[in-house]
Amino acid sequence: MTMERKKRSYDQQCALAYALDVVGERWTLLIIRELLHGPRRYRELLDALPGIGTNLLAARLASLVDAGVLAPTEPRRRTGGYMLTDLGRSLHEPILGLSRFGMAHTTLHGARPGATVRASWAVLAIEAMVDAERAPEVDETYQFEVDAETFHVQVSAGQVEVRSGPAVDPTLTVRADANSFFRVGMRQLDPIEALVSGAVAVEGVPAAVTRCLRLIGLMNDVATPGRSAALGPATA
Amino acid sequence: MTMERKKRSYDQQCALAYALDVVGERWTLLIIRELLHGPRRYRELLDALPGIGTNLLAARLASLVDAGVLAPTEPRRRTGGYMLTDLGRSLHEPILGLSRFGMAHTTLHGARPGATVRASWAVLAIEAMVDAERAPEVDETYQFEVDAETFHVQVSAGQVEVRSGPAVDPTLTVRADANSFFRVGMRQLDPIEALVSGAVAVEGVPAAVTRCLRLIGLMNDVATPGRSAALGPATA
DNA sequence: CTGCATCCGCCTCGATACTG
DNA sequence: CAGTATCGAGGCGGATGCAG
Repeated sequence: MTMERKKRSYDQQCALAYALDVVGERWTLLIIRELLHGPRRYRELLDALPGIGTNLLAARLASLVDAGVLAPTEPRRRTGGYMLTDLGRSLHEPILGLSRFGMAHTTLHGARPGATVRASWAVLAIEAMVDAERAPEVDETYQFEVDAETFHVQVSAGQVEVRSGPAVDPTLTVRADANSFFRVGMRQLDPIEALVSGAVAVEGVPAAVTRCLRLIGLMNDVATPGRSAALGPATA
Repeated sequence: MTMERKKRSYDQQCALAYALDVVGERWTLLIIRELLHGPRRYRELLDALPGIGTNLLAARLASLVDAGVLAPTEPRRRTGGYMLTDLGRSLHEPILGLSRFGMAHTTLHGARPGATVRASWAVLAIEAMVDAERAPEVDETYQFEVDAETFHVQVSAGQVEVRSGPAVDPTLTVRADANSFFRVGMRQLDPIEALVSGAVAVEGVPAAVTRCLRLIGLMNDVATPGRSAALGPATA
């Protein structure tokens, strides 16, 4: 028999309150983040969320399955795990929006020094940074290799798509360790400096670098000779 | 002297985790929701958030001011309260996205029966429902009067804006009590039925009703004569 | 009266141990 | 591997106190 579990609720007839009743508790949105780019097993989720505790993960998963946000993949498979439902995938955009806020906040204030870094976060970061409005006219693909993680951004007819895995024929390949990658994203490491110091390596069509930087918002404008917005003294 | 307060953190170099470190705790996003449409006093926030507890509200406000999400308005004014900063306003879109998720979830599952209803939530609901892609060709304004709250949606050259307060010359005026309004929004009360029963009253240009319903996603398509998408048996 | 701080009971959370 | 059981610590909710 299903135990009668009382859930804490805001008890407001408000769409946001209803959403937070489902995904507002601690760890919940991070679990969904892990599932955004494919199904994951219980153990993988535990490893990706240091500090969550096994009971809490189990409780969250059960609650989210119950809410229709995610579902077990093939109950009888031993390879089974959890995947997002259509409803769960509708959280993709709000998560990207929150990520943009997180980046903006971290740009203003500092980043936590001892925080654990995972290359798989980089996909989300790029998704959040990409502004389709600034997509270049030309169709091209930028591949990123952050630690062992590989993904790419494909621009095609003004449409921008971010996918995990390698690209077929990337215009550009960007290699970086996860730490440097995030420091560039948080505007705490200038992309040009990162290139010079070797923390970030780029390979491919040189002219595409500017277009890529513009697409992900790291270059404010088409660089006018003599004054680049990306160049400047380190912010105190 | 400011007491040394330890904040619980996810400790991940991830934009989403950083965001949730700031706005992920209980009540925080609801506080920001209250401030989305103008500054509010401490007492107003307390009244708008039943169950929060005075100490927690004070702690959240201090934490958010510290994070640069909101700021006190005119410290020396007795009318002073709290308002969003630019950084705080950047949470508008993610909040709308979460609201859309909340509406979708509540559409599938039930709504909480005894939940408190406030007309001011209606503005957010309309904002979340509006899809600028479906804006009509004509420029017109739809005014909503939900309980004592009045706001309007203005369509101008394909741009859609939701503002509080009355419109100058609304094409349409929709009147409803808050409960019926939300039941329609959550797809638990058919808009046509609501009109017939009198729970929702409409006044103005009749042809604008269809365009308004399409704009806020309550009518799937341009109604073809003889078969309206909004008409149908109650979903079991 | 508003804007908080303090105290207390309870529930959630985090960590470990344990089971199929 | 995939959870369940247990327990201490801390965040939360409610009542009350207090200063401006």
